[in-house]
Amino acid sequence: MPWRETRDPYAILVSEVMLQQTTVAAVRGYYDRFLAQFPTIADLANAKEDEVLSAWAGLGYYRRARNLQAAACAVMQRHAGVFPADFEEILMLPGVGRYTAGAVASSAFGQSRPIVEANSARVLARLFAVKESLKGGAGLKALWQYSAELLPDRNARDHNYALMELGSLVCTPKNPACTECPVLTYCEAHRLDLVAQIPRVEPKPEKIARAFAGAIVRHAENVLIRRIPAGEWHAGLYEFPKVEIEPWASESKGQDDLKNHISQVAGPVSKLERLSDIRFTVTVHSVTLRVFDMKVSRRRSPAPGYFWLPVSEIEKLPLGSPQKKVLNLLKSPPEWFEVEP
DNA sequence: TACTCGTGGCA
DNA sequence: TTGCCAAGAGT
Repeated sequence: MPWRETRDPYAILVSEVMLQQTTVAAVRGYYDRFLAQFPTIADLANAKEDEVLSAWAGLGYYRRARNLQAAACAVMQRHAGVFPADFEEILMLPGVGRYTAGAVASSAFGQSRPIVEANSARVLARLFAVKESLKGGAGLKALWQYSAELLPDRNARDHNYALMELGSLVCTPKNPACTECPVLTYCEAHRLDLVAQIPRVEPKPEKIARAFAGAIVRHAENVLIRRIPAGEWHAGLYEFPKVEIEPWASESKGQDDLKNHISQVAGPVSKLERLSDIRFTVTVHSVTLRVFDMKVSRRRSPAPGYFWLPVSEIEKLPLGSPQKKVLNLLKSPPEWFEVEP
């Protein structure tokens, strides 16, 4: 992993933020590119937000990207551009919590600071037979306690990496390789035959079905786009216009709602093609996006928040994963249906 | 404390 | 197809 080959606290911070709730495989494709585009903390601090979001597009949890840039700005302002080595100062940076601060302090600066994240949490919970939920409260508090107690006075970097590696490769969520575990003889969960019950899994909230109808709206060589405002999903990114419809709405109802919306926002719809459905999830929502291809006959200046953009420039915008899929639909040539005025 | 915020791979 | 899961933090 490239982020283990450096001691640059900035590069390590970038990797740690990218890895929050994200798999190593997903981060691999972003880390090198991000650092090539923003090699130093000053480069990131001085970049435009859209550039940062574009570099992040597809990784998810986009607040991380904005917080990371805010952290870079904080280092420039509060620490004159020099990454702070003090744990408390690292912890004060935007988007940096207890785990990330500990990871940067131990792996960049070699300080003895404990970490608790998904892998080490599972290892510690089994090692000490923590039966409570690990999501918060007494269970989580115990994990931090154990992590601190196990921490050596030196080589904390290697120790913390090893803890994570053990959880990642041996002490896995399902079917852990206990026979290959180097600390099997210390494992309370194994001794009590509770490995399968620890860590405790909480019931997940039920998924909520939601549906949208969205359109690629064309006029000449331009396409209608909007920047997603704060408070909505994928805030800060860009998207094709859409309306929310009832998940059980009929095909024609959703189409009419969307057509009305487009005609208000951009101009009268003259031609239309039904493309396909894109399904994705946002936290507890499972979403269906019905995609249409539309043409407007007259082009008004669009409603606030919307703008026309040449088709060729869409890929430069920061797009979330669903919108990238919509963009893929655009590549097949349309088969238009005339629309009644 | 509980909820929000994305995505892709895999069983 | 569906659910689970991942190097969490902010509110």
